[in-house]
Amino acid sequence: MANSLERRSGVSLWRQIADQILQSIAVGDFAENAALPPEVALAERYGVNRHTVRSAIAALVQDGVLRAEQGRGTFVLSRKRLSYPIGARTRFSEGLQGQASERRSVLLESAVEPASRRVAEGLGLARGSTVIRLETRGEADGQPVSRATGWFDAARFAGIDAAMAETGSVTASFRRFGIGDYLRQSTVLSARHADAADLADLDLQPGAIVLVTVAVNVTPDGQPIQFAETRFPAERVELKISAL
Amino acid sequence: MANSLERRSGVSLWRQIADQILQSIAVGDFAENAALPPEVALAERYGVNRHTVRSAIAALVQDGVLRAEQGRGTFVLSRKRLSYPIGARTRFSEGLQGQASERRSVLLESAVEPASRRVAEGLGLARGSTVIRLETRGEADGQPVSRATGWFDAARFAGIDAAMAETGSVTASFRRFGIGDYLRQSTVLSARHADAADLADLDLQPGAIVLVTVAVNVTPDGQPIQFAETRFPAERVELKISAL
DNA sequence: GAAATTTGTCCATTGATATAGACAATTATA
DNA sequence: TATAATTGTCTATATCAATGGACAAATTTC
Repeated sequence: MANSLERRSGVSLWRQIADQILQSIAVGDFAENAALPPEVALAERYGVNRHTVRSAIAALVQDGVLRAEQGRGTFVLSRKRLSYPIGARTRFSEGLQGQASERRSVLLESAVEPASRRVAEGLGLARGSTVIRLETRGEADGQPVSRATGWFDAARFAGIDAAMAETGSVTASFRRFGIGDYLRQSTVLSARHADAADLADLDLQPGAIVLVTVAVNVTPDGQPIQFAETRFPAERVELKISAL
Repeated sequence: MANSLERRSGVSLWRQIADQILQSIAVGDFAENAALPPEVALAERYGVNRHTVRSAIAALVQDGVLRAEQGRGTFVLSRKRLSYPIGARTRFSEGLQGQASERRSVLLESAVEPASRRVAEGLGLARGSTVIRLETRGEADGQPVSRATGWFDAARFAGIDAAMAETGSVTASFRRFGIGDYLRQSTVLSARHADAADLADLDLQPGAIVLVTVAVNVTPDGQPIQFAETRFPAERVELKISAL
């Protein structure tokens, strides 16, 4: 199971090693609060120079995942990844219950704009219809765990931006428009490297991976009410697809 | 929407640009069969030297995504990503119907071994029970699109390796053991950089990203019968979480 | 207190990455 | 046919990434 590395790949060895250490922590190979194997041992395991391992560790220390103590060793700080549920009734705040003591959704920005083709199709609107775009960030225990862009039909949901700003909850905002329940119709999932915006929004180190979901929420009778793209930091979040 | 880049990130600029070009193709910003913007324009857009863009393009040409023609331009070859459905009745071959003319599942390796803690928990077996492990690769139109490791209770499914080798289908193999229908109980999703094994198995370029699902299949009355980890190349596959 | 273990800091060298500029080769266009 | 646009190749230089070695500093162990 000792995953090997790829040279001249465009991804530096120290970053690949940092990724593998993160993976080992997530899987449980490196236990929380325990010491990592010493640098020389890791260097041998990965078949690289000790300095290269040190670069990987330095990045993870910078990232708050590890703590190095001279003479003693290097220790695992990080908690496990959050498991974010995806199902018919996916809601941000409920999903993380029990996994994080404090969680909230912050409205970063809102705008009114014409719908792109993609958004119009998702919401079942005519191309060029006016939509409201909301940019939000989800946080759990003060750490960003999601970054969403949501679109709503401006004709039907005028003022939803204010409602979101006030309540901080999509569910609560929908309630003001007479929508007591809604369902997730579809979710399409992909993954890519974080771009500069992701890095800033999610407080990630360069080179990180983000999970991307594109989803449509509908009323119980099937009317699309929200089209959303959400980015999750793969190192902090996994998605649990629950029975729908 | 011009995503910027991160320097000294451990991920080289040419690879970040290659990723973004792939993304642009997938999203439809760069249409199929159309010419990419010229190298100088791309260099300006990304704020890098023309040679850096050329490195990115060279990698994608090598990868069969682009074709460069001197004097004419650089053209998009690649088809869209496959959309792989995940739902209660996820089956490999059915899911890709209509998206690929030829699809199959190849048995790479099988083994009988004691269950790890993770596998035993997933299958509801005692720690150390004997399980059969099957390593398979899914292919669509000759290109690898998935790489799965599946575990089965050896006591109940003795000989399933032979059945898989013969039929090439999990569904057909289950039928031989009297299981006409089965459901997906849970799916946990994450993403990471491809390791050396992924690169070889999925025919990827170093630095690629893989989507990872960990799933449990159960009989209609809820008995776990299969525990599986599947890796998908994120550049070729997206996962569509479907309603049931 | 001495020895062993482990992280931290130097120096030097090599190869990959990125920038810069110039010009050749090929194709499309006026 | 000349000109422009575009990809291909070459040289040179600076920085990052990775290796190798030596030794210092802090901690634990004997």
